[in-house]
Amino acid sequence: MDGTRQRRRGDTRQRIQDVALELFAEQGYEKTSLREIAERLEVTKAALYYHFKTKEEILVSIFEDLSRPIEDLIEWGRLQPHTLETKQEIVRRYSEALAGAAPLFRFMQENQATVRELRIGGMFKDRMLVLRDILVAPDADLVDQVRSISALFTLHAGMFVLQDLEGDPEDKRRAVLEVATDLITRAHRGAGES
Amino acid sequence: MDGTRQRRRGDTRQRIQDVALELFAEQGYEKTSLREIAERLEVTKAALYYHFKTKEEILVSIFEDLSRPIEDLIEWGRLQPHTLETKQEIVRRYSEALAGAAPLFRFMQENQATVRELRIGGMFKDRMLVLRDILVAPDADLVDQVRSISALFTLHAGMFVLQDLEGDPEDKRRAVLEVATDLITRAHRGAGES
Amino acid sequence: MDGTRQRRRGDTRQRIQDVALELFAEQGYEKTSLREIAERLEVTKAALYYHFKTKEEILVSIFEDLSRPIEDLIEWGRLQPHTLETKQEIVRRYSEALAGAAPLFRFMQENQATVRELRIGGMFKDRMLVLRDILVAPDADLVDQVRSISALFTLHAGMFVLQDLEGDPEDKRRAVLEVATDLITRAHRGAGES
Amino acid sequence: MDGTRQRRRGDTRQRIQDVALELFAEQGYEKTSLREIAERLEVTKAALYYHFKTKEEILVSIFEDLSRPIEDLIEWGRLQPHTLETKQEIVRRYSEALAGAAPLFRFMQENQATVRELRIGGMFKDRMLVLRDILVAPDADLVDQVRSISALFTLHAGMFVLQDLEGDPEDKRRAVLEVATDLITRAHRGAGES
DNA sequence: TATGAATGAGTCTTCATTCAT
DNA sequence: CATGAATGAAGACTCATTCAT
Repeated sequence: MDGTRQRRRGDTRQRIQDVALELFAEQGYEKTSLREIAERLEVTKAALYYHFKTKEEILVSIFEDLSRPIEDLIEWGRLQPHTLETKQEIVRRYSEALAGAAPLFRFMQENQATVRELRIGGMFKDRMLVLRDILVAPDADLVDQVRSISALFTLHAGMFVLQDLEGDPEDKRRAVLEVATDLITRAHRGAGES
Repeated sequence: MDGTRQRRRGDTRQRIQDVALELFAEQGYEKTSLREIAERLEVTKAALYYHFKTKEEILVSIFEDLSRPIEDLIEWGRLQPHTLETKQEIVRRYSEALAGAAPLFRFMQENQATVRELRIGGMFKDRMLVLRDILVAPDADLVDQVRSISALFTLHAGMFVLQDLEGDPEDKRRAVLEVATDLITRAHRGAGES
Repeated sequence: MDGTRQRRRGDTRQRIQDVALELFAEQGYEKTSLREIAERLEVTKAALYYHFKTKEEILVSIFEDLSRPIEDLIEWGRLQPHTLETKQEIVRRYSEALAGAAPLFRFMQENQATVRELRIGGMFKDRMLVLRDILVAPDADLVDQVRSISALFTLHAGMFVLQDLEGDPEDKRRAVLEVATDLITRAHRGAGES
Repeated sequence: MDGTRQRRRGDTRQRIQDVALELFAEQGYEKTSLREIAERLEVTKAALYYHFKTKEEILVSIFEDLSRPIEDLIEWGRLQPHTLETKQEIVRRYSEALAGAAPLFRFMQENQATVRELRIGGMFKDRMLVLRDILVAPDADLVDQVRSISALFTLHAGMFVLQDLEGDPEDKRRAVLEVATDLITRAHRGAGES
């Protein structure tokens, strides 16, 4: 009834994830301490351990919750014929999915060294490999393979580095998407040949 | 004459930089402790402090030493007319420069969150902005701007992510270069319009 | 019932302060390490950090707790008319207050260089200045000003240096008090003139 | 010929003492590192070790050099009859001697805890005891003993604490001297009796 | 008369984690 | 559903000192 503390009963787990992601994305995983997270939430460190077994677990849970749409997308993509239209559709939906969980992917992008050693490192890498295999035929020209991978990077990095640029975020996202789609399309057609 | 300890007199500073870069690139900056670096070199931690004032200073000195060619390239590029040929030349030479200091740039790529808080974060960002301004006219179509930036990412990320792919590294580098050059060329011509 | 470890639950903070003050007074602030304090208490260094944020904070907390009576005295003195009787009363009560927190003031006396750089240095100095302004009119004869200040020193130093002298401590304190009172009285009357 | 570096040949030892005393007095003994001293002199730490065996030795040598006049004074005083005139003379000359080596005695005053553990601690204390025995008869009234000791403190502390007070330093020294002389005189006459 | 290079012991401090209550 | 109190391991860094040159 007073709104702040009482009403939150039960959503502490969620609040931990929110604050943790915010800090992880801002400062990096290693530089964010549990003390800091706890302080922001005005609970004790021990409370975090009631909800999560380890620091890494907090991150894993965030990753699992927030990257579900991407997992679904990849699952879907796997079952489609690998036509150009499918690829374009995947890129389009991938772009949306990234935008929907921007802080998480900013974090993944900026903490690769850390993430690599963590459980989510493996999970993420596996997904990327599946995605790559959908987007590019393994027997394709090397240049076209690079083009496909480049499309993926463009999507990933695009959102964060473009923050510096002025302009409407949604405009920028669409520009990024266009470039990625273009790359995928050229890769599909074998532009490397021309 | 016994080669290990005696001969090394005087090159300790260099050896520190080498080992540090190796470990920083492998495990990340924060996860690499000075103890670890010292142990690998079979010296004490205090010896590191004889040669460098802080942990960060070690990194800064590596960055300064290894990224000199890139600084020179950017300096050169600034003075050229911003023609398509210049841009292509810059991309070509940038690709070479990155390959020449691969571990450093792998480190920069994979530790962005950390690097951002460090002195080299600012230095690096400034350089990238200059490079961007050379490669893309500020009044260009948004899509073409993205294309230019995408070219840069492709070069940066290309080298590391492509390690997974089988094939000759030099072949891969050339493939990456081709894609980047293609992106830059299309950006220059205003492909976004067509 | 076993008295040592169990019964102490909850008074760790106090025990830290006690041991710390003892060691600070004995060996000085810089020469007393947190390791030493922790060892005496049979806890880990980290336990100290649960109760206090820094080494300095331990000292500050001791100072605040133990010098409260003096703060109160000064506060009281400020509101009194600056008559001879007031001054004598202040000196008397000050002497008692010092005796009540002897180890702290011994520490302050013997670690002036250190204390000056610490937070309590400023606090203490401010108090002394207020006290001085109560005890001596700012327009007084220079010699009388010195007399007042000398009274203060006599009280401060008296207790520690006189430890060497044989005799009952309470007798010595009263002797010191008499000399200080004498100085204050002569300063008040303008003995410097005669 | 160029005056700074060349001419200094041979007086490095002296320069070390000067800089060391300055820093010791300013920051305290423990907080002053040999690195700091060396840097100010633009020599290496190792150079300090050419001239002095240890850090403590630097301090000892300073003490011995600068407190010679006081040692002489005490030696002289010992041989005089302990008349009032002698005592007054000693106080007068002691005041001068202190003023002549002010930084050293400021240091002694502000680093008592440190000094106590050092070699000079014992030396200094011994001298003080001799001085005390000259100034006050061991069978004197307790209050008069305090008065004598208070005179000494007044001289010691006077110079440093009075720095805050406005006014000509020489004036202040004379005021301090007057108070000290007064105390000694009253102690001699047995003012405690009256 | 110094220096360059290094060491060993120690400093304060932070961290993720635990567990009885 | 959480806290208070604590730990063990480790972190970056500083210091006085040494010694071959």
